[in-house]
Amino acid sequence: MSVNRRFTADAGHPAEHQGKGRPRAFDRETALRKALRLFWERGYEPASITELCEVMGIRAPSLYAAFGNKAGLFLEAMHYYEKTYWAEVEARFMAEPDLYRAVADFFSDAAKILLSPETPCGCLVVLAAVNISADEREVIEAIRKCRFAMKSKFAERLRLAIRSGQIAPDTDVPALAGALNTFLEGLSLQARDGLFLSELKAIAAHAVRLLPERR
Amino acid sequence: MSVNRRFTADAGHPAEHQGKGRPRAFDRETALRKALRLFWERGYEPASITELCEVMGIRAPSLYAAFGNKAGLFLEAMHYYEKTYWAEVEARFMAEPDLYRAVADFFSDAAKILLSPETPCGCLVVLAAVNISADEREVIEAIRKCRFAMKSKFAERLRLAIRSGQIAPDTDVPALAGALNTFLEGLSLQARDGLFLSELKAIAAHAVRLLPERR
DNA sequence: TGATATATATAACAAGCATTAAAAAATATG
DNA sequence: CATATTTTTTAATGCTTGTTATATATATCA
Repeated sequence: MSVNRRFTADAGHPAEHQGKGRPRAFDRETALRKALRLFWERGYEPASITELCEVMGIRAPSLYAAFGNKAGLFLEAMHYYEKTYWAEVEARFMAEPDLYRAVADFFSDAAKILLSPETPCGCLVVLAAVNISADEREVIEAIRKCRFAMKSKFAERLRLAIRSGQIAPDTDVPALAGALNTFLEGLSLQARDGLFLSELKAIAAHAVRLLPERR
Repeated sequence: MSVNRRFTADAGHPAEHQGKGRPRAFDRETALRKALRLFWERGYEPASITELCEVMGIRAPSLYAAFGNKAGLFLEAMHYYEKTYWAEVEARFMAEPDLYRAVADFFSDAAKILLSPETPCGCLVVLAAVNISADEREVIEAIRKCRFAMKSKFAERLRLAIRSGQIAPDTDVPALAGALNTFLEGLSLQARDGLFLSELKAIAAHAVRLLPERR
């Protein structure tokens, strides 16, 4: 199943179409946001095309014409998710000069995102494809890359801290980045399990403890 | 959907049946182990009755007669899983007098279980019902209780350590237990993501860092 | 206006899902 | 041997899944 991208790359322009045929009757980005929310709540496979169509307010052929297929819709929703909910927080994490403050702030922000009252609980990238069928290769691989990218960001930030002398040069960067990533992904499961924000924040505050002692 | 338990409580006796009718043609525990393995690999919902029947070597009516329904089969498989793979490790965790050694040993053992070459990756209890449909109440609740029990064990062990003076009495036990649990559940996701055992162990070794400094 | 191009709605597709009704087979007890 | 009881097999149930063929509606371009 490969993603069909015959739609013109509108890239968020106000007048996104202006071709020859009948104009699209729905707003593509609004529909995408609705789809994102359902994928976020249910996960990739349990979110059925039928229910996606309902929340998007369109019929199946419109969905397929605009997004290719279910996998294509999900992947676009996932990129929209990343950009909308994590891009800024990650940027701040990389920019904050003090490693300990960067980690503390990042996990505090993460707890807020994972339990925002306006959105579903937990992280789409961590949770949406946990028990996905093995033949959804495209979706599996894309999500895995996304998770791997987060771990790489942790590693990059740690190497930065080594260069600035905040942690020892012989720090096991892959293992420590892996530990931070493990803790972050674990937080998504906790968020799904119905914890209060106060509880999740108290837990998230332990992330800095994973770092070596300040020197 | 409630679990039908009309089978006699055999409790592992060698001659488990000896009633009046036609004797069962398959070994119940062997079939249960096969079912467990499939639930473990695929998760609760993606493991279909059809495939369960295939790996168990029986037909659907036999499955329903012996285990009630899919939920009943899963719950029994889950209890078998806990008893078989985690009971001992948890017992050692509670028995080891030194908290730091207890946590280090537990997470080292956990890494081994989560990436054992003989079994599927990750923990059944953590992963099997992540994106489960909301109307599977019985399964959802049973699994949640199981996860909650692990967090309670962490809390209990921490209170023990307070009583023996190994950590400060004003330690935030719920938050620290939550953090350990978060890290443990995160390890299951890492195990599923294809890490090597050496990598997972290096990550798991960071769990002790979550504890307050030794006094 | 007529040709072309795109989007829409309706309805269908085959395949898979959990579960069970009915009949046949195998055992124990009277 | 006859009857009661349980398991097994076969086959079907009604429902949901992702996807698409067909026909119709609505726009632009010549």
